[in-house]
Amino acid sequence: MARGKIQIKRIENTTNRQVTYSKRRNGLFKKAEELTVLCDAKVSVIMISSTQKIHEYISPGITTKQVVDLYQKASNTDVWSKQYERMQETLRKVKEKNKRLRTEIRQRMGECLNDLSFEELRGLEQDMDNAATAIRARKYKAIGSRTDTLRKKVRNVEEIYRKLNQELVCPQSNFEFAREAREEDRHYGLVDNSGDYESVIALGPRVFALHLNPNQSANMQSCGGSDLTYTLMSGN
Amino acid sequence: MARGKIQIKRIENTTNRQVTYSKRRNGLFKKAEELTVLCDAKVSVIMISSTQKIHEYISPGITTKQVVDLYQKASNTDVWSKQYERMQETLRKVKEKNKRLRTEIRQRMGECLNDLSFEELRGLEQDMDNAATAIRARKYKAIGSRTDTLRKKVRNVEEIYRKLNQELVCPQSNFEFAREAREEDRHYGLVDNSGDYESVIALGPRVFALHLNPNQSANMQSCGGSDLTYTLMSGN
DNA sequence: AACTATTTATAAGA
DNA sequence: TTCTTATAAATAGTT
Repeated sequence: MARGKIQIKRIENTTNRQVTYSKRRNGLFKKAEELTVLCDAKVSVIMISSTQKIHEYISPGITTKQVVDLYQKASNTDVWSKQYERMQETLRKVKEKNKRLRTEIRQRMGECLNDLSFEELRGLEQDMDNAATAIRARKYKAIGSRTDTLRKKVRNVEEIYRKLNQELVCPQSNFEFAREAREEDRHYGLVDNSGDYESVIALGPRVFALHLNPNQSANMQSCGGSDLTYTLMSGN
Repeated sequence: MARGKIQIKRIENTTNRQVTYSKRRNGLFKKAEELTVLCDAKVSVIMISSTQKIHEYISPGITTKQVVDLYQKASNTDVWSKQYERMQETLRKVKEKNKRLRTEIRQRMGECLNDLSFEELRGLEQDMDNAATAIRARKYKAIGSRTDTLRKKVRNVEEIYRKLNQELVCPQSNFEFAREAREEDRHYGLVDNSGDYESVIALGPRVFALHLNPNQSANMQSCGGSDLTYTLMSGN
């Protein structure tokens, strides 16, 4: 536009093209800025040169994201907002499913039963009974292994007591005993709560009263077999 | 830039501002197009006027989405992908919660109990018992209202039978009866399954055996009070 | 990057 | 809005 008119077509000379790009880019950004100020508009310009460099102008007081979001909202032919919407829809559905699952759990806890039909109630009751049976069985198994462990602990403590007693009578008893005992303790998880030794031993050499879960008995009124307080007699 | 120099500051006159916006917008788009052609560049211009109208220029051979994607990739200080990521994180969390809820339901159905501690099993069993109690109570209430309805149906059918019988003996019986009966039928939902009339009446005028849910008895082995077969004697 | 002849954009008016 | 036109601004080619 100066020193001679030019054709608006690709500039083949690379250097020339890059110089023109630089000059006109500045010109465009200046125009964008003027438009912003004069007309109280918001302008976003993003430019990618033939060498893949990216330059940007954005009006003060707004972000490119905001401009593009607004642009998207305005133009519905947009793959992108579609994807965004799809994602929001997915989120909505998953949340909805979540809500239904919570309701189901509440129903399985005996709440919110009013909306259920007689048949649904019957199925639920059936589920409860089956589940209770399974849970009870599993609980007994748990009691079993816990009892076994405790029995072993008891036996171990008894052994300790026996050896201590023996040592009291004949002090030349071998000192290997100490290491063995510690190892067994570790095995049964006794090392950290050594208070157990004392409380158990305090009852005497042959009787060990182990009260499982002292706060349990209060909530066990329903099905026989749950309300258990164990008193273990040492097996030896 | 013509007929007098102007200050680059907001044009206060609205009309003037809009005219200038329109002119300069075209100028900017023209410059963008020239830059695109001359320099083999890609340009995206998005413009929001002070009246919130949106205008756009995009170089041929590319989409605004692509330009913005490239822009984003280039600028790591990107609020947008952050937002996207946050949304994906939310989705992930909700799905995770969903999974946990499903597990809880399975546990409440007596499955997947192996990971539970003894205490958890005890709590679960307690829940089962409480829930079963609540469900059972609700079921009985449902049975109650169902029974009431059936009792009323029975009484209605009985009445029909009685009147038919009476009519058989003295045919001059008033024909108001038919309308009344139809109305009562509608009230108790009898109109659609008129088969009931026959099966019930076939048993005779005073005894009505109503077997609720014939496939129920099979799955009722656990808690007394569930395995019920009702034989209703007509109340009249 | 600076210069400048010339083209282009556009402010104001119609 | 569009056209006109005087003039400001942009810039192609040169240094």
